[in-house]
Amino acid sequence: MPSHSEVFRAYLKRKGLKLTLPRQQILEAAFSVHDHFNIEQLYKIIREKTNLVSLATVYRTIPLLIEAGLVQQSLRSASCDTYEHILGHPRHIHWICRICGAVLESDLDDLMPALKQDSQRLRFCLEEVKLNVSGVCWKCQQSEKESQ
Amino acid sequence: MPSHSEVFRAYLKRKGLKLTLPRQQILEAAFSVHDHFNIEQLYKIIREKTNLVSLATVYRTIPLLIEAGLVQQSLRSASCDTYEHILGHPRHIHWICRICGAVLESDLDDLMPALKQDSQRLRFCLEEVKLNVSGVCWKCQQSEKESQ
DNA sequence: GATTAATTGAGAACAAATCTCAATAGGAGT
DNA sequence: ACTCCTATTGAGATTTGTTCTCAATTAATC
Repeated sequence: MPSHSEVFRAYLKRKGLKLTLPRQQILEAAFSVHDHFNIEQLYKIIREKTNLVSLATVYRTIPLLIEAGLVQQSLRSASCDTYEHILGHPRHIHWICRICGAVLESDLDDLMPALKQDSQRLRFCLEEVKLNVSGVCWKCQQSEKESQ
Repeated sequence: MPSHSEVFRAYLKRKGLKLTLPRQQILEAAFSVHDHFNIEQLYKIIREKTNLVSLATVYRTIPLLIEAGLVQQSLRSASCDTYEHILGHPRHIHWICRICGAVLESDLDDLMPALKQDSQRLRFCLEEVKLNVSGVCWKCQQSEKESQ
């Protein structure tokens, strides 16, 4: 399996774009976080190591990482977009607790057969599935019961 | 089945909130559109009929409609949130064409058994499912073929 | 090393959403 | 119907996330 930097390098080459230091640093930062992140958080992480990358460049680079298949736009939170890296992670379902905001994940595999059937019926070329379930997580169900 | 204004009235009463003219007009506008809409569009629709409602009030009222179960946050488009009303519409899957932006819809029913199982395993109280599939619609697949 | 075009940083600009606060209007009780 | 209390409103200022601008820089190619 090619590493994320190899994938990125190949993508840039294919597009005639340059592999710059800021882009490398943004990529590394994105893969150093094993969780959802937003631009501001990513910017902070980069800042802690070097101060060579501007916020504008982070914003400019994220779409490249998405195009390269390295990062995907993820949950929509209240005020800003969040992302997560993909390579090696199978696509999944997000279970978002509306009380504490916790995010659980589960596999998408069980649903794919039914989805594939639908896509054939609609003659729709399925590329990406984003499935978010909201509700209440176990912990919050417990504390709700206690407080009553 | 209770009408949307009855549902809203009951919700407001339960919460000790007031049923004001602006709120009624916003509700009516939301149910006059049979499609996705964003705040700006809703505001325009209201403006065409009366000029009694301010943009700030539209922003303030949408969360109430969501809490009341009358409206749900829907697709995330590039630049701003969109919503759609729910009452009478079964929950569905959105198939979003990344080329022309068309949105097809299909039923969620086939997927629910598998989802319910997952939710039990995770002990997660499932309240709402939002499933967006992106890819390419039939029309755009055709025009892609032609242009090659 | 020279050339060329892509890329960058810094701050300005923009747009969506939220906040502020004085004026207004539901609606519960009389 | 009238009063009182509190929620609500409008209008514009403010905040926040994102994009744009442009001169200076840098990666890649020869």
